[in-house]
Amino acid sequence: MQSTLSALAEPNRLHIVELLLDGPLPVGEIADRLELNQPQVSKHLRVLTSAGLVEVQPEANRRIYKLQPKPLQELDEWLGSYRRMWEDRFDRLDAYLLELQGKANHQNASKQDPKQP
Amino acid sequence: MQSTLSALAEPNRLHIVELLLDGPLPVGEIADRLELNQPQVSKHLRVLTSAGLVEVQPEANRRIYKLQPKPLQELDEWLGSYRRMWEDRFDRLDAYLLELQGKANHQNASKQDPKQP
DNA sequence: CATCTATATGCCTTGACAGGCATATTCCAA
DNA sequence: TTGGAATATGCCTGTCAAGGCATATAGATG
Repeated sequence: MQSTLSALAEPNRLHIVELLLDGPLPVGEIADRLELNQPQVSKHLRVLTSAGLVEVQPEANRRIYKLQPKPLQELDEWLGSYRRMWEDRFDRLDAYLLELQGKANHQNASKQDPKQP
Repeated sequence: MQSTLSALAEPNRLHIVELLLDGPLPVGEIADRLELNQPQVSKHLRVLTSAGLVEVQPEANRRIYKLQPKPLQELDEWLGSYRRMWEDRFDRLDAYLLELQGKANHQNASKQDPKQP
């Protein structure tokens, strides 16, 4: 989860992942399409590998990398577990004020855009 | 998207976001619960703010931060647009070989675990 | 105004990381 | 075996970001 996010935080790595969504590719192809130097691609692929995001498959001379669904699925599930919250809306300021203090001093904090007035 | 990932890549910031999923909180509370120094929390919140992940709402002396659903939704959609792919499976090595070369020299690259032989 | 609280900012240091480049390694072919 | 293609690794450098700390700022209150 954390490692997944760190891995994807790097722009070029995100590009690599997006590229691999279309199917497995060897290192050279990736470097070619993204206009990166081969060594950097190898390094990025190492990070992605230790994050479990890709898997290598030797094919003769080349090493073909393919995406690994698990980490993306987990990220998806993480988001999914809170999906309903933002569909609802979680800017319930009152909730905090009530929960934190219990006092009744939360004087109408609805400066938001109330969808249903 | 990219900024969302970078923002969440930092462990403490991810914690802050997870914390705010339960509702808005003032800076001090966040620092308190996560056992972080207040200045660092303010800095993290600034990053989260410029990533659009949180929004501040001044309440008297304090500044209450609340989550902003949009970036998380976008991340969710990004994953969602590929969700079916990993449900299917995208380790179609043949696809690459055919697509890239068109040549007939892809000699039975199925070293994978063929689910349906 | 004096002061206290809550928060933001600035400065500094340190560590991590990405890119560039040379080189090692692996595999294939002749 | 020699050579060449594909890839990984090691070294170096520069940059950037995070933490620690002191301090500035804003609002409340007496």
